[in-house]
Amino acid sequence: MKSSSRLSAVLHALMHMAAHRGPMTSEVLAQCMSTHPVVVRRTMSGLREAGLVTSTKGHNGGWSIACDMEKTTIRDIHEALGEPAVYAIANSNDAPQCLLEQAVNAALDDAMKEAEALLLARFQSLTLAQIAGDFTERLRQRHRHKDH
Amino acid sequence: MKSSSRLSAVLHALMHMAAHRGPMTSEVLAQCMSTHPVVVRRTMSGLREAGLVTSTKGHNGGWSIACDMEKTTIRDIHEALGEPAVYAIANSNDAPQCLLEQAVNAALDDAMKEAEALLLARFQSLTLAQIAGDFTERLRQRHRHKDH
DNA sequence: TTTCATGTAACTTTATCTATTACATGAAAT
DNA sequence: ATTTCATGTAATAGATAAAGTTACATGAAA
Repeated sequence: MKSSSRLSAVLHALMHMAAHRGPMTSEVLAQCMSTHPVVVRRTMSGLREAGLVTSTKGHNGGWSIACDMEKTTIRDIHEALGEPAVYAIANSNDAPQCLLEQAVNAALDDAMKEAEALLLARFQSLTLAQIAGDFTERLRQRHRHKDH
Repeated sequence: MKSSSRLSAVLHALMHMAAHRGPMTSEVLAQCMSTHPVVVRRTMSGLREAGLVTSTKGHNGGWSIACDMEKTTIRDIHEALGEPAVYAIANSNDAPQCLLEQAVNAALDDAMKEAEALLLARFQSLTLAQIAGDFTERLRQRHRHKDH
């Protein structure tokens, strides 16, 4: 399976944008995320449509955060990305005739839906501000280390 | 994302094997699962190594269940398949230097590990016998429909 | 000894995510 | 005005992983 890292990448970009005064260009963000500027634009376009970020052209242009870090959750970001599939596991057939396969699918779906609901609930309870707070905590830890 | 359907396919095969007296060939199983016999062998080899099924060559050869349906869980099957990745979502970088990215990864990992633990716990609480039981229930339902 | 069926390596196909190129649009600086 | 900077987006290429296929070896039963 090939897994997507868009959610992780976008969150990383948002953290940099939050820690930076003024817009950041796709090129700079792409360097942070070791990817291509066009990939940044493509990925961020979903967030722009959702009103979570803004982009401006020309000199001093680039990307800026346009949402409340305290209120915006990981789930909001996930939705803005188009709610990509969470699981790498899927049924081999979505509407099987075979009753045996139906029973298998029902059992798997049950378990997976429950786990997905938990994951989305956790995403919903986690704000950008909390992640930023964890960052400052890590910064403190690092400085404490250096001092001794 | 391209999701793997091996778990679903293998469970479907096991249900057919349980409902069938005597070994089933890879070719017949492949037809049930609309796939290729070699894919069946490849996929089932993990289960054979785990002792969950046996395979015999030659005339009247094929695959047979070798485990207790009451005691074998979906999680056992998942493990026998090599515990393939559950998520289609991953961090873009597993050991980032950037503290911002570390904070993002930690937040995502937390939520995802918890959801994965729940999923695996559900898998562990679900036996092959339960799925087979659900099948007979569905069969009953279908017959009831026909009778009215 | 022939036939059937698995075991497995090697290769091909297919699907999907990511990267890149190319060009259009528009805003600021000169 | 025109140049420069930066995004917007379509189109194409590359990379990767799962599934499909081919080919041939192994071994058991008829």
